[in-house]
Amino acid sequence: MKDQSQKPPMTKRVTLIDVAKDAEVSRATASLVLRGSPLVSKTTRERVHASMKKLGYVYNRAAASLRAQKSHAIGLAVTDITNPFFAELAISIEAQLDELKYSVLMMNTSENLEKQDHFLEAMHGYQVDGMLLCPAPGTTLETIEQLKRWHLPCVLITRHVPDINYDYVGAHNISGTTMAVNHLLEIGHRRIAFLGGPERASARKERLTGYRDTLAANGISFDESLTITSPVSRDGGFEAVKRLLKLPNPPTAALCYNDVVAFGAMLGLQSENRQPGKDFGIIGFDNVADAALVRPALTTISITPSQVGEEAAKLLLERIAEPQKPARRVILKPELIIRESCGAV
Amino acid sequence: MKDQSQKPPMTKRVTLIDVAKDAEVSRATASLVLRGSPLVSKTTRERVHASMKKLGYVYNRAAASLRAQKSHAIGLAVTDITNPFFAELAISIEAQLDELKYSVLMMNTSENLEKQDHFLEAMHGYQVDGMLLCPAPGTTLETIEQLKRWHLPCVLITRHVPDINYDYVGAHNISGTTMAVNHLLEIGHRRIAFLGGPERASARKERLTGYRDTLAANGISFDESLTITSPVSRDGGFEAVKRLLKLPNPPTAALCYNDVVAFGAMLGLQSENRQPGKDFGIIGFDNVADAALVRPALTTISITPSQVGEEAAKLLLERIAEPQKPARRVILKPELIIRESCGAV
DNA sequence: TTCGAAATTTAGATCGATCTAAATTTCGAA
DNA sequence: TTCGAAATTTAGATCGATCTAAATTTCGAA
Repeated sequence: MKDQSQKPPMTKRVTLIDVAKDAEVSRATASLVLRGSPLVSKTTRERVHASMKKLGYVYNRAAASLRAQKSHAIGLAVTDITNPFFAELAISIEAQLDELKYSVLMMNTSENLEKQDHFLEAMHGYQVDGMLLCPAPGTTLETIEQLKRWHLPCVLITRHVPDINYDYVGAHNISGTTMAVNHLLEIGHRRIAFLGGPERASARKERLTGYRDTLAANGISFDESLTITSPVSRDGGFEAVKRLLKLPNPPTAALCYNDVVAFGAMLGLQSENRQPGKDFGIIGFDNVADAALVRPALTTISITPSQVGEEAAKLLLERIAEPQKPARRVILKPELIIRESCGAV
Repeated sequence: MKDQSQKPPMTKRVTLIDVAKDAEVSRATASLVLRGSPLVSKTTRERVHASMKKLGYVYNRAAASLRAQKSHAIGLAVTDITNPFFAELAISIEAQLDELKYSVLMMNTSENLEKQDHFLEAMHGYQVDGMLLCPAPGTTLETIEQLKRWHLPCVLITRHVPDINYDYVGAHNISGTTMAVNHLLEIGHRRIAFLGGPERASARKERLTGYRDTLAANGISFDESLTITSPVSRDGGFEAVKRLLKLPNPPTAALCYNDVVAFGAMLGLQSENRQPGKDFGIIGFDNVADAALVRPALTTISITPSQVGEEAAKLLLERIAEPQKPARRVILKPELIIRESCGAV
């Protein structure tokens, strides 16, 4: 049993100079080996690698970042890591970038603009090579201008910022909610609510547009009282659906901002002795892993998080490679996954 | 509408030298202001702050880390960010350390030793001031010795590493499962399974010990077939409970490795037309937010993630401040939260 | 006014890598 | 053997902050 309190011998950090000395080459050559340069000969490379291993050398990223003005690190800011959509997205992004030897520095902004600004500044301070950002509601042009001034490549994910042409990866939200509403109409619903989400998020606005337009296209007039906002959480959905049920003329189905809100809404219905899929139709958005597992299984609009992650990582790497390329928007086609929560089986 | 492709004016990064010049002080003084040193006079401080703001100065952490040999950053490695327990833990740790102006660099190891080693090395390379690590199963003394050689302070969370006296924050797992088994015995169960989790994780071993010992203390002989491992996921719990039901003499209740596995187990029961809380008792471990929301609500052993996070952050800061202090283990007392999934209401 | 202590500011070295531009070595063709 | 091009290696400057040790300024007491 070893004790942490034992004073370890105060060894100095092993630097590239030590490695170079041991391998009898210059510091410059050792550095080239480190970076896998094809310039050095095979024998030299092997000698240096042997010395690195022998001395227990560890790369000092701070020093390298300082000199090279880049870090081989990518910042990732999501709004809520407890939402499985973002957790799955984060894992996929990490897996992508890991293979290319990028480190991913992840942060949770809790939909908070101040935390987001603070994080962006920290990331710039760490010299990250790029950012993947799901902007908190209220993020403005000014934030984006700041990133440009810093020459910090950035790709927006799942939400964008108004009035700007900027790299973005997200779902085609309008067509998603269009499919959802059409499905609800087909199985006979006429009073359909739009439930939850933060008012200012671009994704919500788009989803709402699809909802309103499809209702209109089917001759159903828009009822303001059927559109309510909520925190993006189960609790949020839980409370929101209860408010809907208290209306004088309550809806018979709800299109939810996303799956997490939909899960909460189903629990809210059950707590009022209503059965989702029988007495009330619920559709989610995202298709997180739990959507298939929950009972009744959730009918939802699928936007595969890993696909969003893949496209976002790809686009960011392109942007890093060519900062002057015109901005690109990658819009992924969503899919309607019919399960049990609408009663359409 | 601005276009990202417009070439921005190639401005050079603003450094402390620029700030110092503008404020008509030395670089050293500007640096002291940056760090909020009480040495500088109020008027100087204000002048420097004004210049920083005017020029849009951003701190270069790479440079600072290099010189100061520390980074004011903390690494956090969890095994699975899609597990709400870890997501909640991560948020609480971030909140704690954010207030003290530490940046948290988070990573997901996916229970993978190689990824974990790679992350630890990267964190050392970033000069993080400390690590919070939930070790992947199979982590050995060697990894810990490495951290010591690097003089990298570290606190283990929720799982520890065998044969070592090292900083650790976790729950008293044995008393947790003891309470759980006692509860199941009280409401009449005699055949109780232990369901799921990775075989080598220390937390699982301890939970299993509490389970076996309590059965023994109550004169119930241990049945090997009632203890099964599984991936730590809903799917894992789903499949595992189905295996249990297929036994010639199946159990009437299961103590699950954690809440996520328990959620899966409940879904598995439902898919076999068994009602958790009526036909079969289920107890979880963790008390994540969903435990109260799911139907039937999950009876579980509560270890509040935010409390674990708080203690872990506190202990790590102590360790950073006094590297030679003897190792400390913080063991949090769990609590039995009785809800519906055991049928005891 | 003078002087010593306290308060404030600073010059120059330094952290550990990479970059640039040039030097040295190797090698094949004549 | 000689020579020029290609391959390989290197010296020295540099990134942008903080550290050390010392210099300068301020200020109150005698």
